[in-house]
Amino acid sequence: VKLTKLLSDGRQQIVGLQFAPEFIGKVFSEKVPVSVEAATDVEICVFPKAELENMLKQQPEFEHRLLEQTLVQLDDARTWMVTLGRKTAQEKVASFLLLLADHIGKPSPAAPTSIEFMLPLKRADIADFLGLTLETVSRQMTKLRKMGAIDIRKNLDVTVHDIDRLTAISGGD
Amino acid sequence: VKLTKLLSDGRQQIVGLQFAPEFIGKVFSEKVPVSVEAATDVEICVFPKAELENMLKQQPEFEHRLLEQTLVQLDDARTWMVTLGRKTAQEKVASFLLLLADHIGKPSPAAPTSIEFMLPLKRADIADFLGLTLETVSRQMTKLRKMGAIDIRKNLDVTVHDIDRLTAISGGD
DNA sequence: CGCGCGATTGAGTGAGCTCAAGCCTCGTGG
DNA sequence: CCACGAGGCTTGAGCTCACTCAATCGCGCG
Repeated sequence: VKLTKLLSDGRQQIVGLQFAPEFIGKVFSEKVPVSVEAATDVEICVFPKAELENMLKQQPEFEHRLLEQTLVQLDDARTWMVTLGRKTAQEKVASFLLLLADHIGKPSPAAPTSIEFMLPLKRADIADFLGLTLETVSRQMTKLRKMGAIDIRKNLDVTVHDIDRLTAISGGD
Repeated sequence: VKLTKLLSDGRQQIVGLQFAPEFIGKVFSEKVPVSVEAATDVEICVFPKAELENMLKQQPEFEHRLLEQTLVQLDDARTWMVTLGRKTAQEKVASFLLLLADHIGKPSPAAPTSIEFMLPLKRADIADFLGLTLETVSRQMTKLRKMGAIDIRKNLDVTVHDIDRLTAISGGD
């Protein structure tokens, strides 16, 4: 699920990605300051807002869990700020691929050290996530492919051959 | 107070600014993944971690407040991600000045519509906050000055003459 | 087959970076 | 009281990385 914000002139930035089974939405406030859009097919559990907030009040345990998730999201956001503000195009793309490998990557059936996953976003979305243009994303992807760091089939099926190599390219954390 | 993250090769990004009287630190986890540095003279209240976490467990009220502050920080972080990823140098600097005007600005004694404040950060820090170089920050500042949008005295005493004008320059939200 | 969407690739441009010089302000010491 | 030096800021010149504009390709689908 993509969380995006957009400027009045149409420029757009994806400010977060959420993967199952996280909580989406915001308690204790009317407006969510982002647009939420599914990137792939999703299954969603909907809770009535009033009821949910009641449950939170009665069961501190719930609120605690929610706080912890929010703290994780805050860390993620701040980590990504470094990527947006200080990394080169190549490092940004590598960081993005690592993020995906981390969340939805599975070991390749063929080679045990390789990690595979499907890109849930098209080039334009990746660009909005990385603060780049789609052309630059495309160029960096092919560059990584020619360097032998990754493999892409049918534009969306990615294999990372060497996570450490890609981490090095991504400019560390 | 500056919250900064840095890359292994020395590149640096300020991922948040906190103003009095906010809570700094992180509960329920050993490591804070950022460096914290005061930008101006500060007065800090320190709480023993264990005690604080106990209090949180016993008084859901506290945890609730903390959750709300964390949600605000998350919103701020995401808003800033748009600035980092999608705005031009000029817009970034304008956005930064608006942020300060919002948090530490006071109406000017002379002109009621103007807002004044002292820059708590030097150029290099502003650059790290905006994902720019200090030279670019400097150039944009002078450009804004020559456009008549702001006034700077002694390199750190800023007057914003017209908030709406600066907001327009900042590229909206 | 032809259309449309998405991705790739190329050529040229420009915003912001790098490197370097010069300036201002303030604190220090002769 | 002034000279000096250091830290921070500004300004300039040239360059580079990523953007813009545009053509082409590839694939899936009607």
